[in-house]
Amino acid sequence: MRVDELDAKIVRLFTEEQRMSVLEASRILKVARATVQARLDRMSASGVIGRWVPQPEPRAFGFPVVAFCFLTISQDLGHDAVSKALADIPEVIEVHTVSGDSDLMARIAARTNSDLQRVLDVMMATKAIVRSSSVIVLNTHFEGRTLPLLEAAARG
Amino acid sequence: MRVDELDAKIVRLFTEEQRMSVLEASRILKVARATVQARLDRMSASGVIGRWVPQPEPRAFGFPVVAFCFLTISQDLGHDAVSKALADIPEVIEVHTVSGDSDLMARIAARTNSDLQRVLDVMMATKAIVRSSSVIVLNTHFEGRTLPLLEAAARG
DNA sequence: TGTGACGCTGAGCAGAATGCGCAGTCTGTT
DNA sequence: AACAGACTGCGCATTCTGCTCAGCGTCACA
Repeated sequence: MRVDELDAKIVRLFTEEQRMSVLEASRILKVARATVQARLDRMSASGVIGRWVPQPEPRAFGFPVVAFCFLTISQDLGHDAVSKALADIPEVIEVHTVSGDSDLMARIAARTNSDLQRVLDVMMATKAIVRSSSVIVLNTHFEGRTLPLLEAAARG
Repeated sequence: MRVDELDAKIVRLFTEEQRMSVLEASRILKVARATVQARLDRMSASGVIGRWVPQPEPRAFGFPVVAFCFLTISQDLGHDAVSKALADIPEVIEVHTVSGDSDLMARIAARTNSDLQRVLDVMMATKAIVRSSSVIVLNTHFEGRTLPLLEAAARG
């Protein structure tokens, strides 16, 4: 979908002030309320705005450790079957099929470094994974920063 | 913060039905409206609920390509300085300092594979990065799936 | 056993926002 | 010139929110 600057301004408003109402946004942007509604509906329908939900932050409820694991899977199982098996493990936050030496990449949350070891063992116990190698996150500078990209897309 | 099952149910409700109102949630869960309000306030204040905002999805507005880049930085610059430089590039969605062979890991969005090359060139042009190696995402099975972990934490 | 802190409840009320519909206007395209 | 699409400004009934209050059960601690 093509987005314009008004779309980006609307998203920015609702991002910076989560208590924002549609009416208030229309006053700030000096457009009709129906316009803001229509833009939001359009962006939701087209998927430009995906999740607008309370995002639980693992680090805030006891899971401060994050790691990315590169997984090599059993050749007799497909990627989808493996990702379904991984989906049963709550500590697995994110799974991609990737290019390169590994087959899958998973983002893992854990309580401690040794708890991370336990989660890795649980993954290996599914018999779906042949080999894994992990990269531990030492510091997160930023994440989920998609608004600047939306604004860039709106400008050009 | 310690979360209980009611907290998890509240988050699940608002996740599954984004039009959910606090009043409606209190009716479904058969608790007082003030209780739902208090739980939401408590989870927001403690950071368990971080972002509750419209999350732009790059793939929906022209950036379907995702890659993870492992970066080696110039020794004379700190990680923070480099991440600040990267923050000026809208295609950079996420930056972590990581363990292992590389210094930083960045998540990049791009319009096409060759556009990804352009973004990598922009990153190299900052002179902050000595070397980069990329992993391209071929398929995303799921991401941002933190609710199961919250529910696991609520159970015990 | 007494006391207080804490959380949940049910209720009420004024103000605000929402969902919905409608007619008019503007703009770019065919 | 006609048309579709988007924006506007308006109104209305309904719903939700923010705020307050007193009452009640539970738990920890003195």
